[in-house]
Amino acid sequence: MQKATETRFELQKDRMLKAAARCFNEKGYSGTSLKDVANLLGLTDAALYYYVKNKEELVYLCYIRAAEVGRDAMMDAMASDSSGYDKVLRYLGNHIDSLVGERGPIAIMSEIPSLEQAHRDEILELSRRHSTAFEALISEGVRDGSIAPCDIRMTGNAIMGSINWIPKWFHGDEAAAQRIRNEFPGILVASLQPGENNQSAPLS
Amino acid sequence: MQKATETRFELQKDRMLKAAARCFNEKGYSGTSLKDVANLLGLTDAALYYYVKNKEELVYLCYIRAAEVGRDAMMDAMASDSSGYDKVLRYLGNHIDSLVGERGPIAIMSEIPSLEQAHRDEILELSRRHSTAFEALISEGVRDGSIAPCDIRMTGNAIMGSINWIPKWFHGDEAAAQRIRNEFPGILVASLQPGENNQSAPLS
DNA sequence: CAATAATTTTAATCCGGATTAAAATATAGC
DNA sequence: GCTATATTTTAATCCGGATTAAAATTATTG
Repeated sequence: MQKATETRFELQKDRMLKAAARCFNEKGYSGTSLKDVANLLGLTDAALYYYVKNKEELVYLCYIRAAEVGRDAMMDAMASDSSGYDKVLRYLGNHIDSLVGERGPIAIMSEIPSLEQAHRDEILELSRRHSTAFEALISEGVRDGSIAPCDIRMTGNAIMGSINWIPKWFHGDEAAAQRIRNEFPGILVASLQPGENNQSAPLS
Repeated sequence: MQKATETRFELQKDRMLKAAARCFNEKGYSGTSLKDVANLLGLTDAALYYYVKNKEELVYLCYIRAAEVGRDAMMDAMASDSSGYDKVLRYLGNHIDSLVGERGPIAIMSEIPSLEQAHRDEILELSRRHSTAFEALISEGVRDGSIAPCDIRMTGNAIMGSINWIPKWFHGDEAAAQRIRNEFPGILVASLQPGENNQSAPLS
């Protein structure tokens, strides 16, 4: 097989996707030209077309990559033999590790409409599944008593929003990465802890 | 004075900014053409130039508007005579009300790099001040004992990220708006409550 | 109603960045 | 070192959307 050749190609492509993710996170889709991405790699804009059909596909692949990171974090958490609360905590730790660690930067899914229909459908489906899986973890915690009863959809949205926003302000310095790893998971699960006054205001 | 005339102009301009904010939140800066914004208003793209110098200024004004909303929410909270914790809660309620209520949609500041230098500096400064003010509220709470000691920067980032992400998934239906208003503030302040096991893992 | 100002449209032009094709260079296997 | 293949660059072209100017329409005022 053509292992060596494919490996080299794949490695470069992966570098490209990371560079693109960084650009997209910093400048948005339209704000980044292919030249910007190419510059980070020491290449010419036209060179990128060797790896990818067009700019749209570049975004698409960034989002595929982002979805994989989320999926891996989720899989590991789901497989763990522990309470719902602990699974949530584990998932958050995993995901955050990826975001601020060597797998990063990872594109936040912020430009779905720039995808062509088929790609958009696929990415939205992946995203939907991921949200559903996360909500299932929370539900599990509520059932086993490790998480206080709550509006699961809203709680999930709140936590995921916090995570999704990280790449907006984190730009790769190791000190911040360490603080995020240490602090964020704990902060995010605080709203889940049972036996407390977490209940929100009654419907007015 | 030209009150009447200015009022009409200002009203139209405000409608335009809301339409633009909605488009930018949904499709991103580059994803939305001036035609998209104009269509929402029943106008032609060229008509927008009567209100604004160019597309960049449109984004800039959206961000100014977003900053005002944040400032108003903050001012009100700061002025209240209560604990730091209650001020934070109040600020969050105010801000969320604006986001999902009649003042919205409000552009999330997601395309800073597309601003020209002077505008970018101004918006970043406003944003910085706002973050600082928010962190000050948390600090105040820690001092008066209404908030558990925590990494203030990280906690602030976590909460603000959650809020900033709301416009990504909320698109104006009243049922969701009500749930957000009811649930979100409580969820977000959960990490602040003292007398609990909120402390994150020790430095490993 | 006439006249002036305000607002919008029509019909271009303009421009940057995406895309392409062909040429040039680098790399790997023999 | 030679040949075939992989990778990158050069040098265009192309195109959509931003922008502009002038004309048309609508509102306002006396």
